[in-house]
Amino acid sequence: MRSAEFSGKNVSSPADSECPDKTEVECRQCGLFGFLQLFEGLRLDLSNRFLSRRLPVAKGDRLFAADDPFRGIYAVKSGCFKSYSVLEYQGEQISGFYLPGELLGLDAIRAGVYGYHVVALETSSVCQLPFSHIDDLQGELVSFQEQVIQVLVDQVRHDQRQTLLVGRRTAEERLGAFLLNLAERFERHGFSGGEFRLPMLQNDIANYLGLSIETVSRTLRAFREQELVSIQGKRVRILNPVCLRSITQYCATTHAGG
Amino acid sequence: MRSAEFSGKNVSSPADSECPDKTEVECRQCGLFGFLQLFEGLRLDLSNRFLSRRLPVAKGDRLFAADDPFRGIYAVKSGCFKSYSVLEYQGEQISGFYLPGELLGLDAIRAGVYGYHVVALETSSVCQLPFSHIDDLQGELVSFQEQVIQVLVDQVRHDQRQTLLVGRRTAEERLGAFLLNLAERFERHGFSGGEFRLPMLQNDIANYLGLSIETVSRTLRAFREQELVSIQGKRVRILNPVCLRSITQYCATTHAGG
DNA sequence: CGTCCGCTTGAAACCCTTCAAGTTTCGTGG
DNA sequence: CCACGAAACTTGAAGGGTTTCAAGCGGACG
Repeated sequence: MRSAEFSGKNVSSPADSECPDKTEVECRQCGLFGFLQLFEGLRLDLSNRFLSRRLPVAKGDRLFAADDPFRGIYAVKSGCFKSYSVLEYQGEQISGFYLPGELLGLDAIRAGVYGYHVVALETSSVCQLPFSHIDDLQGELVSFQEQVIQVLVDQVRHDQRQTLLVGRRTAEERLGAFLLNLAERFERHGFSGGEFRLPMLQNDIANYLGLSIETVSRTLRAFREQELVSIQGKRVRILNPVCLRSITQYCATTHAGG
Repeated sequence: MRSAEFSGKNVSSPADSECPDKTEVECRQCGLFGFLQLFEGLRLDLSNRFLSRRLPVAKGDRLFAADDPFRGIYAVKSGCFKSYSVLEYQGEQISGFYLPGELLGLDAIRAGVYGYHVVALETSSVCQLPFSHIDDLQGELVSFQEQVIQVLVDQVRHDQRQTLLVGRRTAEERLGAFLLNLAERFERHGFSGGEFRLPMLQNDIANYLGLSIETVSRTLRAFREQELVSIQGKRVRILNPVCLRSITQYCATTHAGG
């Protein structure tokens, strides 16, 4: 991975491969929206003075690294990111994926440094809310902090669900829960949950779920053969969510990125 | 990272062979201490007017249930708790353990209801900070909210580590990381990390880690035979943390209860 | 057009689970 | 204080799911 900041390739052209998906999350369905509303209510024109909109990030570029000084939070506008840590003899261990509309880095707010690496899995864009500029506000704005708390709570709940997800026994349970979780998150931010593009490699999925890539591949094939999902390339369609959910024992309650 | 080599033996009392452990966390090593300090600084005599100290909870008793209305946060004073959800066809799924000094329930602060069940694994006691009484304060006290944020951030970091832990492949990796994690948390709150009492059943450990109880038992025996740990009854001593850590690929960074 | 990378597929080895039974520990009541 | 029973833990053997090793396929990209 090159660690250039926002080297920025093509951002505007949505001609990915075949499907004219909606690729950008709308502002009102983004996790950052609560913050923006807040500032508008205070007649602070932050949206243009402080918020950096739609910064391009090329595939493979790093948004921030572990131990980088905290410089603000990010919202995924389009594309997808993964967060990971580097374990000494084990290489990278992926800890989460971040879809359009989801927030990144808020948990570095008090420590002052980010806790993990984040790179773009595909051509992406983000919006940045630089906290350094509004640190002074922080000290006074109760509602600002309430917003922070809200987001953090959502993240705690999500992370706890993730733990349960990954702790599942069989590959079918893990992968099924993973797909349903993705679907739910896409849907929450205004995209189709029934059909979407898998933004990450099977390699990443395997790493994240603690499985081998071969098992991921075979399990997806099993799902396809049972007509639970249809998969063409990176295009995924959930055909039988009910059955998939019962295999998975998945109960929806997730929030926020991870 | 500073690898804090489990600062050796007993922290205060020299008697160790049986059970006379130090059982209660000291206030200044408790996760609630930040809140208390806060109120003292404001000359609010909350410690006696609002804080309920050392409430006893019998083994098996429930501290709160999922969907109970939020009534405040708890700190474990002594003993141990587990949190769990009930999955439809799978029975209970344990999501975390809480040791003395660790906080419970803060993630219910915005939703207004708790998100999981919590029961005592042994005779325990808790301190309660009833938020209903200080809701009005909340709206004004920036430093109070900063404290809340701090705790939530800690929890996010912890939960993310948990996900990595449980996502590990082999039983050795999971169980090793689990033991090191316990040791680290005991130590953080002023107990011995090198030697402690396992507060939970092997059944609970198995459930939590996604293993069978037989595998837990066998893996512990393997650790014992390799002289990585010594186990007598529920008494655990970490004999070779370095080796255990290398087996486990465990890197310490955890916070908070879970 | 060829190479690289991601994905698929097969077969063998391994680890974990399951089933079953035995042993130890602990709590309760006599 | 001891005895009994239940619960927790241990141990063995068989079966199954996952990993690993190995090879082949196919699309992306220069």
